[in-house]
Amino acid sequence: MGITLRDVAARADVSVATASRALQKPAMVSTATRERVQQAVDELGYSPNRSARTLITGRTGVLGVVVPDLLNPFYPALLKGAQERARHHGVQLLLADAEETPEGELPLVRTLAPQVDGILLCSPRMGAKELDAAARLTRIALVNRTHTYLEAVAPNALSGVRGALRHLRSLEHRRIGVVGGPARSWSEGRRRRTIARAADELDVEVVDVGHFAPTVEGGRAAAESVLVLELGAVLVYNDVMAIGLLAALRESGFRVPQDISIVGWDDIESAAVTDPPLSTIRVPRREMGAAAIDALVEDPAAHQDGLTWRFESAFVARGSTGRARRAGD
Amino acid sequence: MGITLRDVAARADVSVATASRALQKPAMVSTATRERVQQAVDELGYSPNRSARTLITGRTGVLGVVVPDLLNPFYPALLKGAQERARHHGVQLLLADAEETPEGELPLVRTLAPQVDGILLCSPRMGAKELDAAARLTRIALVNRTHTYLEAVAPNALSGVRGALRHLRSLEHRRIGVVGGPARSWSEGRRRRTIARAADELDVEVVDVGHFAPTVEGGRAAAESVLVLELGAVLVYNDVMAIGLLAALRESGFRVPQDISIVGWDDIESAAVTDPPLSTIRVPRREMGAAAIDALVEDPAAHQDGLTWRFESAFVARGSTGRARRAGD
DNA sequence: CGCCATGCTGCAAACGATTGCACGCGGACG
DNA sequence: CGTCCGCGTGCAATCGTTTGCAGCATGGCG
Repeated sequence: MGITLRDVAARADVSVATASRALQKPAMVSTATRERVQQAVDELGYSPNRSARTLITGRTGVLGVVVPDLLNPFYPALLKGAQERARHHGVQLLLADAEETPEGELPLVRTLAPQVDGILLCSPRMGAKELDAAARLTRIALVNRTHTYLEAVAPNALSGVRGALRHLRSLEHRRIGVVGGPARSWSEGRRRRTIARAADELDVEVVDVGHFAPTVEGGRAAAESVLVLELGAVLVYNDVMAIGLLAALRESGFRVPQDISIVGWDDIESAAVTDPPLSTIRVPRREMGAAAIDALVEDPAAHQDGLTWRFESAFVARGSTGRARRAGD
Repeated sequence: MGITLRDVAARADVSVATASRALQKPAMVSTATRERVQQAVDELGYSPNRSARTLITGRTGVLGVVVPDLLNPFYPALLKGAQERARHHGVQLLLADAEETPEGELPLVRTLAPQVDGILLCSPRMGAKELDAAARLTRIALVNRTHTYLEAVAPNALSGVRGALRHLRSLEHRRIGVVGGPARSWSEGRRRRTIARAADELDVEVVDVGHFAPTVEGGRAAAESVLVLELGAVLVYNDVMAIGLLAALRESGFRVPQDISIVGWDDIESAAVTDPPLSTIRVPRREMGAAAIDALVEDPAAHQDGLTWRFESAFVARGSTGRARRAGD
């Protein structure tokens, strides 16, 4: 790793300054010089020391990504999209797991901020005040969340919910249970409102099943309420919970979709391979990850308005939804 | 971000050198000075500019992690473990996805190398020559793979395989199909050998079902051969494939475990929530990720011998394995 | 033929931290 | 009381790159 610009300059018989310019601002040097420098670079296998450049320019060429929990199956696809896009932009990704502690998020941003050009906050649990603080430290983009002046990438749930409800209605369901996620979660609130709106449009009744942990266990826990309420169809906060619910219902001797129809949310990978495969509302996670990186890389001039990028979600009909046992259920 | 060591030094009324020492080598300064500097740091909210330090010391405080595919459910848990450990060591993680292209791995290492203190290569597809080249660029640790002089973290498959075969034998299975992964994969070879050895010990017959893609589709594709060979029990290269196989068998009207027993491998999260839940050989991915980071952070003096850290795998009995229809199947 | 604009190039000063070296001061010891 | 030792501190060089400024040609134009 000992080859510096000095060496290159010496070999090309120019000054360090010229060598630097030949590489950074090719237009500023003559063609002949540029070629000589380039040749020296190739021969020596020179690669610039990023820290030195960063020290001057203040840009690190690295973006941070904070996810609440790497084990949450929602994030891998998002990371994949982000990573592809980052590579495309010639930028690296610094990964951090907030370990589901909302109080931990801001400190995390604090340590990350000096080392990156911007941070992607995925479904941050932190409050508005903390977001403000974060934004003061570095450029921020949000996923699955909006905040007045910050750039954000979020799904447009309406299309998907509409599709799901329409589908259920066509199967004679009129009374649809909603299994909620954590009560205080930002997306829970949003999703509820969207469901209410779509249900209103489509004239179906929404029954609140309650709030549950966004885990397989949480889904299992919802089973009892679902049965007590004698629901024929439920829309679940996310696929992981839907999978838990599916398992619990099966264990209680209920058949899906013959007895109960289940619609999940997110379309995580395993939703397609459950038995029956899960009907769900697909959220384009990969595209969202990619868009978020674009937002961070782009000229901060557009930062002004704090654009929100909306991604259409769509209902995906699979095997977990079927005709209501009693019409109107 | 404008606060430099200079400012701190000025406020504490010491030289920059002393300020630096107060923070880096506390033993070198008097208690009074150290406290004054610390106070200045706190009041100003100073945080050191890493690039400047890196420029001098050559250490970036960042480790690279290269995974073949972020969407492969094997890796999230591994990343989680790595990330936890990295944070514990005060080190950051640079994430890179090789996008399943073996030729892409070395270039990736090349771009990563100058920016990191070491790289974690997860299940690298590259050959021995490329690994040598990589090792020349930076410190390397391997996961799921060994290479003479490199530090590596790999599962000890024997215990798990032994458990699985013993379990199957206790259910009267004597003839066990092995659904293989990609023929040229390093771990495929290893797993095959381990299976052969354990089968030998336990006196069960191993039937080769062939090689398939390590995906749900690959697992589905294996179904036909499994049926043709009239197998009563199969051990599958990984859980993802096992899930595919499970689905395909079900669709063909076969019941698991009544007709066929299936054992997966890895114990990914979704293995526990299939129907029936998948019996599998657990690989401690999180611990492996953590150990790999430890290996990279530790004093490179131990680098000499290229230690391999073995992690015990263990068979996990769930619902996909049952008594053989005909004893000896 | 002279002047000026223009295009390349080099000098040298940054950037913010770390670290070898030297200096001064005090106490301990002879 | 003199010498020496050692601790704590500051000076200044250094890491590798970028960049403002100035200098030097060269070529075009009047």
